Amino acid sequence: MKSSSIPPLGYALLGLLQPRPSSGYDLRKIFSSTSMKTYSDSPGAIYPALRRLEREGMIRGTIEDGSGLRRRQVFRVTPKGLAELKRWITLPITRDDLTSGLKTIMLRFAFSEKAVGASASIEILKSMEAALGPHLQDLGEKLEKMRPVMPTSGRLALECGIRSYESLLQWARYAISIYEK
Amino acid sequence: MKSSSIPPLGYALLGLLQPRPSSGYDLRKIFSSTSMKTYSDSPGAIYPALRRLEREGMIRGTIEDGSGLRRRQVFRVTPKGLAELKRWITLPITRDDLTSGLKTIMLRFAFSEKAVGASASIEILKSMEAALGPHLQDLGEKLEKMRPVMPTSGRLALECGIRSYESLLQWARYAISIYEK
DNA sequence: TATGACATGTAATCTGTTACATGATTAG
DNA sequence: CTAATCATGTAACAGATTACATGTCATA
Repeated sequence: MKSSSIPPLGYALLGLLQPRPSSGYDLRKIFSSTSMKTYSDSPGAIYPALRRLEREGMIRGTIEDGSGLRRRQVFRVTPKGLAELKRWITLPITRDDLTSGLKTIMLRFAFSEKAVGASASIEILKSMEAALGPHLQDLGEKLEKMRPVMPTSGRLALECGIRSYESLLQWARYAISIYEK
Repeated sequence: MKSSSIPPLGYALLGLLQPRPSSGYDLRKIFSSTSMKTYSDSPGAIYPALRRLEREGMIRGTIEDGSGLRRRQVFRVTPKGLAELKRWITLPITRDDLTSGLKTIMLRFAFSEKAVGASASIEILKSMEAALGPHLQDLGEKLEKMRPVMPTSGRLALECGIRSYESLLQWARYAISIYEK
């Protein structure tokens, strides 16, 4: 019981399975046809990940019987899996979440409404807003401090980061306004 | 000679070593003190990566002699390593580069000026600008198509992506104007 | 002489990638 | 009958994380 930490791909699978039980093949198609292909669309990643989730009791696969088709295993999220998905989605947003790529945060947000409810989506947005303030502050200070010693391209790269966080902040506020309407 | 593909961490190391030969310890400090910590700041990643680069002839480590200090291996980029770094930096930007996270592109850009020259930085920016146009077009169309079937949080997540690419495009244009001044 | 910072590394484990293998069903 | 598509998997390998191990130097 020491290895209960689920990798990103695992959460992506859980989140997709929660509203709509699917086969590994279905999931692969979703990954490769959307911007979620960053979470690997290769069978060598998806099928083992599904088996791990099943072993941990997060999902359960049942072989679809009858229906002329070939064996096709459909996975469903178990109560335990749903609880874990909710726990992950409702985690507060930390500074680390911001620096270690926004993909994970956006994935949590994208799943939040169906898996937990609109209140959780708003919570994520407010938590993001709260974390972004000090983070932007820091980046601004770092820019000023490094400005003299950095080459132009390095400085511009930092400015790009700052802009992207600013745009994220604006989006978060816009999204909050949508939900509160 | 089939295994010459260098992972992101390897390029990050190459790019840092190119202007300033450093030890593994120095590199670790740079990673953990800057936003580059996304490329792992753990010794279990950095030291093996350095040895791989050395084995492939991209860098060469020399033990710093004398100077009271303890053995301290300083790595330098070899001509072969510099050539590979330049090749990687000057690769054209594809749509895939945009979807698979912008970290890699920004890393290439950040290193471009010192490793190749300002003309390469401009090339990257123009290449980005060119790739962003059709990509934004596609995302906009996908948004319209999916709008009716997506939950609010899913739609907002997509809008967040679109905004971030728009902000990137604005930044790229701003950066070009800086360079051409 | 004990502590902590410097500096480098190894081992176990986990996960993802690539490439290949398998078998059933459907279309031509 | 053959090829393509559906659907599921395996095996070999590379790379990252975590946690631990080692040894040096300064200083208190």
